[in-house]
Amino acid sequence: MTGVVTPAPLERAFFARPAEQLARAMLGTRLVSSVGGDVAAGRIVETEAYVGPHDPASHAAERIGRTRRNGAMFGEPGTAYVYRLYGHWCLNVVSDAAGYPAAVLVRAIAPLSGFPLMRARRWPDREPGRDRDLGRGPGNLTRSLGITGALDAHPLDTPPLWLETGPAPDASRVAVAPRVGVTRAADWPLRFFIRGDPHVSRR
DNA sequence: GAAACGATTATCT
DNA sequence: GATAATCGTTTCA
Repeated sequence: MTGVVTPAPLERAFFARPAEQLARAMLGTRLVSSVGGDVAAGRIVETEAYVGPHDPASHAAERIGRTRRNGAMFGEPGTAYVYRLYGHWCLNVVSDAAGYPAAVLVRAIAPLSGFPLMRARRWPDREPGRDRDLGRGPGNLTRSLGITGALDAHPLDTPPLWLETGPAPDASRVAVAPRVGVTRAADWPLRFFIRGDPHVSRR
């Protein structure tokens, strides 16, 4: 039996490394939510790294420093940084070391379980759309999983939101590209995604 | 207090 | 592809 990975919670040491490395390592892992009591989960297929104070695109860039919003980025690796953007929630996983602001933005997941629940959260006021759109984009996946600012600074080895091991993508399938939507450091290649996966966001 | 600013998304053409 | 809607945080007066 090869290729089968029994899901297990990711340990804190997994997150204690530079964001650029963590962003790549998080591809293929499982993001599980039990928000509201029922479980929904997806496989991470797209991430972006915000690597530290020297990263001008980071919310914790040197010129900004620590603020009310970005405080969670200075916390322990393996905790969540959740913030609001254009009316949507975005989920980051804090990386590196406590006190050093760096994080990985989860941009897309491939839904694995809890489909009815995710559809209901994603399209509460209309007929459900395509399942491929449940986890496509940072604002969409948080909506489908019920992730809100209440989970800011939440440790990601504990309900109602945690990460588990999952099958790593073949190295030849991992693509690297500039980050989406950033205006500063627009050419830094810190976006990682599984090439060809239909759940990866566009631009 | 007021205004500008996004690590976005949906809905057009 | 272009544009409107989105809303808390941040910044400035």
